[in-house]
Amino acid sequence: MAKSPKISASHEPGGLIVHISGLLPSLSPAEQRVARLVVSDPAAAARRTITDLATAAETSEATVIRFCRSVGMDGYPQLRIRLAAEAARRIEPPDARVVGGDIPPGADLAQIIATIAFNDARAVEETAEQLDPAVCEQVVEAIANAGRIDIYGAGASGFVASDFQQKLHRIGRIAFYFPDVHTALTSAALLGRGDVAIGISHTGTTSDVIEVLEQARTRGAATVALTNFPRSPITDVADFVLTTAARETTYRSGATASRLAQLTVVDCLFVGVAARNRSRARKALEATAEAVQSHRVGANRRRG
Amino acid sequence: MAKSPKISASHEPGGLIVHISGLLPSLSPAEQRVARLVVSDPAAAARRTITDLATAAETSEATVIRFCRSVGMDGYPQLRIRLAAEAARRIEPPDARVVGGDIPPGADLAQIIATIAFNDARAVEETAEQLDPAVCEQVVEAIANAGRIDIYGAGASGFVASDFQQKLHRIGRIAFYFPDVHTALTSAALLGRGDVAIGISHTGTTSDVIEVLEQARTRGAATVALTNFPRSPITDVADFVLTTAARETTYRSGATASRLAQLTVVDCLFVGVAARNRSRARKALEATAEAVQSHRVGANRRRG
DNA sequence: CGCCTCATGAAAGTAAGTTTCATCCGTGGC
DNA sequence: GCCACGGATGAAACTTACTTTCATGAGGCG
Repeated sequence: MAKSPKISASHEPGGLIVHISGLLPSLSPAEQRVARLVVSDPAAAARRTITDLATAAETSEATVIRFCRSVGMDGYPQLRIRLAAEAARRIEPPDARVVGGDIPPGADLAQIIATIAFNDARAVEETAEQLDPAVCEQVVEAIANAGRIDIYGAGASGFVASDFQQKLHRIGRIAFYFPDVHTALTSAALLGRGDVAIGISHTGTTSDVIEVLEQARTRGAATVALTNFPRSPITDVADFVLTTAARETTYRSGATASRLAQLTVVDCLFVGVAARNRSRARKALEATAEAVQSHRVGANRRRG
Repeated sequence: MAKSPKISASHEPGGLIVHISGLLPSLSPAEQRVARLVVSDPAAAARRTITDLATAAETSEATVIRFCRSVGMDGYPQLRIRLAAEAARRIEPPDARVVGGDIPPGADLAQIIATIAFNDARAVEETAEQLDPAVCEQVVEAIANAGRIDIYGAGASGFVASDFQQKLHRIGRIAFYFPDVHTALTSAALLGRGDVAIGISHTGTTSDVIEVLEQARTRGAATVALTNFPRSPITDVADFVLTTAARETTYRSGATASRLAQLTVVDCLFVGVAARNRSRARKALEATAEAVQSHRVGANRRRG
């Protein structure tokens, strides 16, 4: 599978803002300043003239235009009306919950909970919105017909990879996950046409995962990348790119929102694969559920 | 200053389109042509340039400007963005999402994605809503002051337990997770007063986890249960009970929604603990982030 | 050390939006 | 019938906004 045209979920139907935040790291510094202004207050940006916005971002109009092109717009006017539309669509986020923001220092636990839940739920929703069903379909297709499926992920993304592996395994697909790079490389080297390799990396820059995915691609396997950043290095070695839409706050480097987003995507793929053969999948699920039954104690009951 | 309710009838309350239709009869013929175009398809009008619109209405740009002023706008750009916003707002969400329901047999992937995301997001939100901040506070307190923290979970909940362990570890807390029951039991036996044991089980019936938690309790550790069912067996051996609010659909026995809910709770606890000592936690997070830096390849960049 | 690439803003150029003003047309008074 | 009069209208001048081009300088690479 040489230089096949990459299929990526780059259409941004789910939300322009989301789309922009995803592209943010791939923009030049000056463009990033513009992007941040736009993302932080789309409605205000829509009202501004290009000169105004350029001044506010401490840059030139030219850079603003470049930014427009970078995010897929024709020019500033188009960005403007899209922004206005976007801003109108999203209902004003209630009070204390700082969207995508950090937790304020004096926050009490109730506030913390509200903020986290809001952002987490948001990440899930926005991820689903910007997910391209067509690309998912192709990935599902590939997984459903794969001889073997290898799933790679390091650190936090490793949990997701492992989760995916377990899910696929439960419905009878032959899937593997490797916590260790060397084992993963060895496995990737054994892949071939008709197999599928899935690399998960939030940042899209985890060299281990990229390396293994590249190896898999060389061997002829179909490669899938799951990342938050549509222009990150991992996308270079992937035939299919699926993106999440999580914006992490500094304080939550545990990166739960991105994890949830990833799990959601995994779940969609899983259900998609399972739906291909409902009865067989259901039977497999039931069988595995029964297997752990002996490890369960009596069901829920009322308490005295 | 009293609440002087500002009543401005000329502030097109119900919507710009409605407002324009109301004014329509009072407009001059040429302006009416413009108005009709705008009203019949606001979104399209928003996309057009003033010259374009003027031509379509068989009139001059000047008249379009006059029309803008007639309906209370400053000029054409303002009308344009207002129109875009208006158009965006009236788009009804397609809504094939079955609340808490199963995926219909004939569903296409787009539907599947919408349904899953909706339910996942819902689980997160509802979990946060029913979470008791007071209990969380106590748990956070216990974790923050614990000599040692043991986290137990089997199967799917094991991922969450492991995730929690890793999170706490990253901010310098001494936390352990054991994939194996026997090791877990051994560890629990070594717990004592001032230590914390956390058991995670979606169903609340996983005997392994219950058993270990019970052991920990006997040894004097504070025990915490995280489950979806407030009256399940695991709550009998827990000093503190935290519940998730996920309703799984049959077909998704992979149980992603419950996983997401659990992760959200874990995240709340984590942030709560981290917030107790912001600077130290932040420093620890930065240190751990740096540690994996060498495993990242060059940042995102622009593509040709 | 020199070459190259890329990011950037100044300035020139183009298009969009706005104003001005002459014209047109219907109305009503003389 | 003829002539003000006033509103409606579009051509054109004008202004502002947007876009392109290009020179510069920083940073990376051989």
